[in-house]
Amino acid sequence: MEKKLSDQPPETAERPETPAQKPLRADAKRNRDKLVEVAAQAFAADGVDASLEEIAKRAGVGIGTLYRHFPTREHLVEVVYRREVEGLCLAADELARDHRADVALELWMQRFVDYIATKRGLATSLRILLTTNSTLFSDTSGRVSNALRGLVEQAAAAGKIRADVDASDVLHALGGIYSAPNTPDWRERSGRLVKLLMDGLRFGAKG
Amino acid sequence: MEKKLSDQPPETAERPETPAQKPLRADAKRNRDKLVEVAAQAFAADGVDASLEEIAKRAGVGIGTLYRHFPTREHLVEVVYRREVEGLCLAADELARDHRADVALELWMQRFVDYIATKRGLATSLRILLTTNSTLFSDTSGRVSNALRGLVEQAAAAGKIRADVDASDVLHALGGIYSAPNTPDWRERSGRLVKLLMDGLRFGAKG
DNA sequence: CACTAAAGCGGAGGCCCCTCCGTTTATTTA
DNA sequence: TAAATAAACGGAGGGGCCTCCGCTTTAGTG
Repeated sequence: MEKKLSDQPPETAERPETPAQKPLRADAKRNRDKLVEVAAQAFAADGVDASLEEIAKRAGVGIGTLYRHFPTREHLVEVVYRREVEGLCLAADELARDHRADVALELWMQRFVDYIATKRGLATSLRILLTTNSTLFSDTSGRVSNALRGLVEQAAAAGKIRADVDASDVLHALGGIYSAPNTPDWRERSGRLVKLLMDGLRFGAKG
Repeated sequence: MEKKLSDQPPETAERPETPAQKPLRADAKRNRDKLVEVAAQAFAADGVDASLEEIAKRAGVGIGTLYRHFPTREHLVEVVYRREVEGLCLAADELARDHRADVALELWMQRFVDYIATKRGLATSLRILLTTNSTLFSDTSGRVSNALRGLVEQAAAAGKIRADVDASDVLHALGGIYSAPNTPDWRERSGRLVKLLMDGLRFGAKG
């Protein structure tokens, strides 16, 4: 269960998204990226207890390499989680660029469902991380709601959805996804919830 | 680190202090008691990460036996913790019987310092247990403060301490112990705090 | 007592964690 | 391009976790 109190939890972990700091050697960066990639899959599939040795093997590196990059399981979890959030926020911009505003919003919400799904996989570790490392929470929740706000405002401005809602209402509605029971058909249910929500948002739009 | 979500945490753990339920076979009870005893020492000494195999060995049983009695580390921690609380409350009655009221109070507070000390050892696991298993918290904190209330009221009634304090004030003052830094001289400091507090309580008593 | 079913025991075995350090490789310098 | 060197690699090894199941002990019963 829990680890010794003495070891330093990832409080002051390296900010994974500022590539400056110390330009990793090419091979190191390659391995590190591959590890995070594989870990993301593994955590999503098997929960946070996925075997680190297995992850190292699948990434084609030795277990020692994994531990050099990520001294504790929590470090790895944190990096994977931040990457997930990053991806989600990035997707908001991309979708906004490539689709009509309301479609972008809908697609993003579907993506959000995926995000919550992985978050569930990470649940236990995240609960600990979020209480230990308070910046992580404020950081990420702020970013996500910003991304959503952007999409909602664009769609409203374009007249594709009604104008009398704001982002926090939508986020609140999405909360239903979060608290829904963990049944096998959870994903489908959530998909339908998003569609329903979009219908509600489109209803009475001027465009 | 964290365990699978699927396994049943000690939510509905057996109430360790109701010896009914299913009278264990004599040897089983012997082993179980010994395990708890040894575990209490081990957790206090090494923290919750103490080796379960080591505990089993020191209790003179096989690791299988330990796991049969306590399917997870948390089960064992919970039982040890409850036992600690039990002991503390029992001590209140015993001390009250064997000593003058104010002395009993002082001795009990010293004992409370020990209790907090072990609680610190168990800190990480306890934090998880207390959030997971909400009855544990209300249960134990209520019991402890009751025990203290009894002692304070008796001492006040006997005129050995001033009458204008109540138990919750004293508990509040003891809170200083809890939040004091984890330095090596913590125990001595806490001992002095208790003495100081007693002086304060005795000052102006009528007897 | 002697017998027997049920309860309890215990440790081998499989898996995982994490550290340590000799070997390999990317980059820099000449 | 070749040598030098700092960085990175990887896996063996020691230890802990937990399960599984054949063996032992206990508590009844005749």
